[in-house]
Amino acid sequence: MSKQQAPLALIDLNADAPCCPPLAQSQVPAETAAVLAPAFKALGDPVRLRLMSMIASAEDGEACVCDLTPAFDLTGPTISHHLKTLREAGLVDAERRGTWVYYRARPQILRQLAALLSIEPAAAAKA
Amino acid sequence: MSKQQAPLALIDLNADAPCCPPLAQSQVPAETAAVLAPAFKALGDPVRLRLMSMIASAEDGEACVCDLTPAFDLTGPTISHHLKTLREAGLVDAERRGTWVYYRARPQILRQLAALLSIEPAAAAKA
DNA sequence: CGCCTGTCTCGACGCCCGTCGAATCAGAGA
DNA sequence: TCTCTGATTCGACGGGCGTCGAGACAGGCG
Repeated sequence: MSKQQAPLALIDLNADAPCCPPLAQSQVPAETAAVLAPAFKALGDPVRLRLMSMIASAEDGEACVCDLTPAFDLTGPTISHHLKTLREAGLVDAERRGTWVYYRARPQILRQLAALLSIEPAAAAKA
Repeated sequence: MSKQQAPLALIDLNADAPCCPPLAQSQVPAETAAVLAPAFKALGDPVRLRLMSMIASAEDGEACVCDLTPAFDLTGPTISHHLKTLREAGLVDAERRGTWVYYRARPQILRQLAALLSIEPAAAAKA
C-alpha cells in the first residue's frame, strides 16, 4: 500500500499557543506530560539528537537523507527509522522532491520544549 | 551494603560552562550528544516529566518523596525507580533528613538543555 | 529494645526500542 | 519499458525499560 506520502505529524499540540509555562514554575499537568514526553523521548537518543541538530542547523533549513546517512556508522534503514521517530514526535517534517527526501525542523515545538525547561533567574538564584 | 548515602550525580558535564550552543545553530558533536541524550531520555517519560516539574516547582525548591508518591497510581518502588533515573541523569539531587528524603532540581543542567533547544528569532522567521 | 513508617534494592515479567538484512516503493534516465 | 539509485517498510533478534511484589535498610517513638 502506497500511502506514506502524507508526512503529517502525529502530535499537534496547537503550535500557536505558548502551551506551557516553565516546568519549574507550575506543575505540568498529566495531559501535557503525556503529550510532551514523547518529544523528549525522541531526543533521548544520541543519534536522533545529532540528526535533529544536523537538520535544524542545515544551510537552507533542510537536510537531505542522503547527506545525513553517511554521517553515521549505521545502515540506511536504521537512519530512516530514527527519522520516522522524529517525524512522529512532531519534531521534523519530511518532503520528497524528486529522488531525494528532505527533512526540516519544526521550530514551534522546539520553542515549546525550550520554554518548558527555561528557568527564570529568580529560581536559579534561590537554588 | 549501606552506601546509598551519597547522592552523587553520574553526569557531571562541567555545569559552569555554557556547554552548548543551540542545536539549530551548530551541529551537536557526537560526544555532546552522548552526554546530553540521557538527560532528554530521562524526561521522556510522562511520570518522570511530572516528577521533575513537581520537584522543580515545589515551595522551597525541594519535594519529599512522601508528597510525590501519592500523586500517581504507581507503587512506591516504581516512583523510587523513576527518581533514581532522574538522579542518574543529573537532573535532581537527593538528601535524606530524618525519616524523609527530599529531592531538589539542578537548575544548571535544565538551563543547558533549554539553551540547546533555544531558537533565535532569525531561525524561526526563516522557517 | 522492639515496632512502625518511609524509602530503597532486588528479582521477575512483559513490552518496547535500536539495529540489521531483505524486500518493496518512488522517481529519474537510457 | 527496463534498470538503477535513493528511501522506506517489514520481520527478526537482543537488550533495555516500566512495573510490580517481596524483602532490606534507616530512623523515630513507645
